[in-house]
Order: sequence, then C-alpha cells, then structure tokens
Amino acid sequence: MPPFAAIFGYFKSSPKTFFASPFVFSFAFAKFSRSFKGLSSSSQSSGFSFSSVFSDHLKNRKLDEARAVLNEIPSPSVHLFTKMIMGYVENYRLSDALELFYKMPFRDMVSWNSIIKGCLDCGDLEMAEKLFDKMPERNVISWTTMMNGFLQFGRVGVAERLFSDMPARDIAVWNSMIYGYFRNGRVEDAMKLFERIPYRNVISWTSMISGLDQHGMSDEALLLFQQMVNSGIKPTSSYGLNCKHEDALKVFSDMMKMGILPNQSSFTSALNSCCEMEAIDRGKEIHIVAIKLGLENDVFVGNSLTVLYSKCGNINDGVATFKKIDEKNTVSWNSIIGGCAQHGCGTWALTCFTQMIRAGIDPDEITFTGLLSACSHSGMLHKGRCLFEYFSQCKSIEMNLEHYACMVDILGRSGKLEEAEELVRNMPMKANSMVWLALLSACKMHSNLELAERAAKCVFDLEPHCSAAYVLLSNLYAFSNRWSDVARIRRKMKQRGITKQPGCSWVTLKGLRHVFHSGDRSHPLSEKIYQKLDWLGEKLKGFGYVPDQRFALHDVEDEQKEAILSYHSERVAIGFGLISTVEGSTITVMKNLRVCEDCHTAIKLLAKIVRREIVLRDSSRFHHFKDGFCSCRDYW
DNA sequence: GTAGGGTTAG
Repeated sequence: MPPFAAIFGYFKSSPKTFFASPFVFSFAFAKFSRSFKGLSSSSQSSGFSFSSVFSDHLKNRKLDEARAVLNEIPSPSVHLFTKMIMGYVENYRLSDALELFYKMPFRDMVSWNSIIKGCLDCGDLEMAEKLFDKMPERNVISWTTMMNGFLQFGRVGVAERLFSDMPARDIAVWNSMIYGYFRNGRVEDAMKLFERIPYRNVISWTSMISGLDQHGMSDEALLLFQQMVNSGIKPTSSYGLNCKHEDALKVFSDMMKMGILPNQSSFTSALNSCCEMEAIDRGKEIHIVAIKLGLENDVFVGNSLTVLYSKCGNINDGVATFKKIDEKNTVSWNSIIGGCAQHGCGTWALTCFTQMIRAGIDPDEITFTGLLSACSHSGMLHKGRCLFEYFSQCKSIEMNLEHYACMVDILGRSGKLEEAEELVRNMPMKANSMVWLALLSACKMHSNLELAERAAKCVFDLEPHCSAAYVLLSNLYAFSNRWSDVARIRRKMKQRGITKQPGCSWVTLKGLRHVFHSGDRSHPLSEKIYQKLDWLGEKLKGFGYVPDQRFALHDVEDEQKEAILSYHSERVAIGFGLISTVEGSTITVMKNLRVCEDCHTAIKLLAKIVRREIVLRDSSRFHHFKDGFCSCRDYW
C-alpha cells in the first residue's frame, strides 16, 4: 500500500457512497427486458392465466393477493407453491412460508432446499438445521445451502464438518467455503483451500482476489489477478476497469441517441466512469448536458462533478460546481474538503468545514480524514492537533486507523518524530502497516535512520512483502551514502521476490492515455520529446539549476546520475505535453509514485521557462507549478 | 416448459 493511502482511501471510499456504478445500468436494463418479455409471452399465449396473474402479484410484492390467487388454482404445481414460499421469505414472512410448506400436498427437493434457504435468510439457523436433518433426501445444493448457513452465522467448525461429510462436492461448494473462510477472517484457510480446489472458475478467482483485497493484501490480490488472466480466465465486469467504464459511457450515449433523457443516476454513473478514466474532456461534455437538463444543481450530479474536477486536477472548477449544489449533504462537503486537501488548499478545506458546521450538516469519519490530510499537505501542525483533539472527543465519530495514519503523517512531516512514535505506541487499536509506513516516510523526510529502522521492522512484521517499506529504507541508506546497506536491502528484496513498483507518468489527451517510463523511447514522438528535454536541460542550467545527485539513488558515476534524473518519467511526460498541446495551455500529468525532490525543483523552473502551468498529481497530492513556484510550497 | 433451489464482484 502506498504511504499516503489515507488520502486515496478517502477518494476511493467516498464515491461508493453516492455513485451508481455501471453495474446499475446493466442491472436496470436486464430487469427491464426481463419483465417486458414476461408480460408479452403470457398475454400472447393465453390472454389471461392464473399463473401470470400470480407471478405479477409476487413481482409487485402483493403477497396476500398472490396467495388468494394460489388458493383459487385447482391443483397448483409444486413449483407454484415454492414460488409463493420464496415470495414470503423475500419479505421476511417466515411463519407464512413455513405454514405453506407444511400445507403443500407434495414436497420435492427444490421446495426443501428453498425453505431451508428461507430460514437462513430470515435468520433462523436452528429451524434450517432441523429441516435439513428431517429432509428425506439431499443433493449437493442442500448441503451447500446448509454449509453457507453455518458460515454466515460464524460457525466455521460445523461448516467444515459438513464440507468434509458431504457425499459429493461441486465447484460451487468449494467457492462457498473459500468465501466463507474470508467472511470469518480465516485468510490462511481460504488460501489453503484454494490450493486444493480441483479446478477453478471465475467465481473461485474472484472470491480469492476480493477476499485478499478486503483483508489488506492488495499486492497478493493483484498477483493472483495476473495469474488468473494468464490462466486464460477472463475477468468479469470492480476488473476490466477501463472496458467497463467505456461500456458505461457507451450506454449513456446510446440512451441519449434513443431519446431517453438521462436522470441523475445515469449522470452520476457516467461521470464516475469519466473520473476513473481521468477523461476530463468527456466529463465536460456530460457536464454540459447536465446543465441543459437543469440537473447541474442536483446534489448527486453536483457531488460527482465536484469529485471529477478535483480528481482530474482542476480544483477551481471543483469548487465552482460544488457551490452550485442546491442542497449540499455530507458527501458534498466531504468531496470538496477532500479535493481541497489533495490540492494543498488547506485553508479552504478548513473554511469549508466551518461552513459545513454552520449549515448544520453533520461531519463523519470521512470528513475527519479529509481535514487531517488537508492539514498534513499544508503543514498545519497546530490545526491538525486541534482537530484531532476535537474529533477524539466527538462521540458520534469513531477514530479509525486512517485517522491515526494521517495524524502520524502531520506530526512526522513537521519533524515531530518522537511525538509521532509515541502516538503510534499509545493508540487504542493495534497500528497497521499503513500507520508505520507513515512514520517511516517521515523518517526518510527528516533522515532519521535509527527510528526508520524501528518503523520498518514493524512494517515487515505486519506485512513482510511491503515493497514501499523496502524502497523507503533503501533510499534512506542511499541518502546517507551507506551503499552496502542499500545492497543488503536489494538482495533481501530479490530473495523474497519483492519488486519495486516501476515509476510511470501519463498524460491523457483526447481520451487517449500516453504512458511514459523513465528514459522511455517507445513513444512515436520520442525524438521530438527528447529534443525538447535536452533544450530545456540547457535552459535550466542557465537558471543555475544543478541536478541533485542524491535522488538518482544508483551507485553510479555522477554524469550518469544526471542523465537518469533528466529523464525521469514525469519529465518525459511533460516533454510530450509541451510538444502536443497549445502554447500557453495547462499541462496535466499523473504519476504513480511520489515526485522526487530534484524533479520538483526542475519542474518549477520549467514552468517558468515555458510560461505554462504544469499540474502534476503524484501518489501523494496535486502540485500546481507556475512561474517558478509550486502550490505545495515545497512541502509534500 | 425455458418454470421454483446453492457460489464471487459491482
């Protein structure tokens, strides 16, 4: 996990609370076409029939009416009885379901399975167990249903017994057990079972990947995802991310072509897709449609727009769209506070918070995370301490690990390393690797090798494969010219199969993402890009810029180090931006890792030389470079 | 009868 996951965690979790996913589209469409098909076939075949009226009642949740029709049918089939039972269960009328189950003249395997599942869905494990024992015959579905019941109620041991006792096991049983292990926090057991599974389908993989991810093992999850793709299994729709978003946008434009007016939910979904793809141009087009339809002030649409603009680097438009929201809710305020935080507009974030309180909107955990990250990025130590104190006493807000990680970050960045360590050691919950990593990165910032070694040890105890910790530590050794220690760490990484995440930067132009690595010459415009970079390199020297060799972090000769530095991925991306956009316009670059200090210095001057604003989002925050200065005031 | 039952994700 990156050191500043706290901040990204905020952005990741907040859209979930108000964005409709593309899934909503497909779901809605499927539902629409299903019900349409159902109606036409029944009316065509018989004009009127008991069973179609019965089904309609069930669909409309008119249970008593459905039951009255069922009572009128001369000798209803088992499947109609079962359908009625399911209807009761879905509406939590378990006693009615049981009454009908006992009353029906003949019960088959499906009806038994359905009533057992019904008991479980209604929370009656005991009754489910009783019926399971009583049923005359069981198939693999009966066993799975019962096993899932135990897993759902945390009775892992009983579930395991059922798993081993059942006479036959199909893939769904294995999948259920794996998922059940994860649900009960038994990660190791899930992993072991996954190894034993006779064959794996997409559900097995998805259960494993999401299970690992939910238990903070995102690196392992990613590795497994690669394995899945390698083994020839195609990911289903949270995995082929860009395709999914492209699909969602296509549905949106198809709807418009068909003359169906998008509503607030289609807007949020489409805007969310633009946001994920960083496709600001397409987002703007959708924004215009929203204005035309008078939906710009709607709280859902407005929230999405706020997040879209601030995440794509344009905080001013983020603020502008936020202001237009008629009835701002907690999510709206959280979005703008988080946006300001990421752009280093700490004072704005705090002002927003004051206004939020004045407007009578209750802050929540996410508000607090946003505020703390705002303080961290703007170096507001005192404000951060006050807020932390304030929220610690706020009964409606539960302090979580992210809050602690942010506070450690605030203290650490300000050089209060001992206080930060004390906070970690006295936390009411056990610190996770994110918290220790925040401390470690502060140590790197202030070159405190001793504490860094302690913090790194704690990270490794919790997360032995954390590449970020290895990299931070080895960079710190490199800074101190302790090359033998650097080599030791690198050897360890190699032995343990841990690889450093390669740095890359990208520019999105006309919906196309151009990705660059350090020294990358694969882009068709490479020759022009490097000409530009070399030209800029000369100009930089004229401004008295001297490359800071410490940031090359390779044990090589100085001249070579300089070459490596001048071609860091962000600079190649900027070079591309310069030659392919209109003079004077803003260039927006995204980078997966933190920008190094040397590049930061160079880009400030570059912006002055080319008279352009350069917006760079690194893994920590947004930097706005203009006229020789950066919005972060060299504090990030 | 393509009808009523168990597994993941969003």
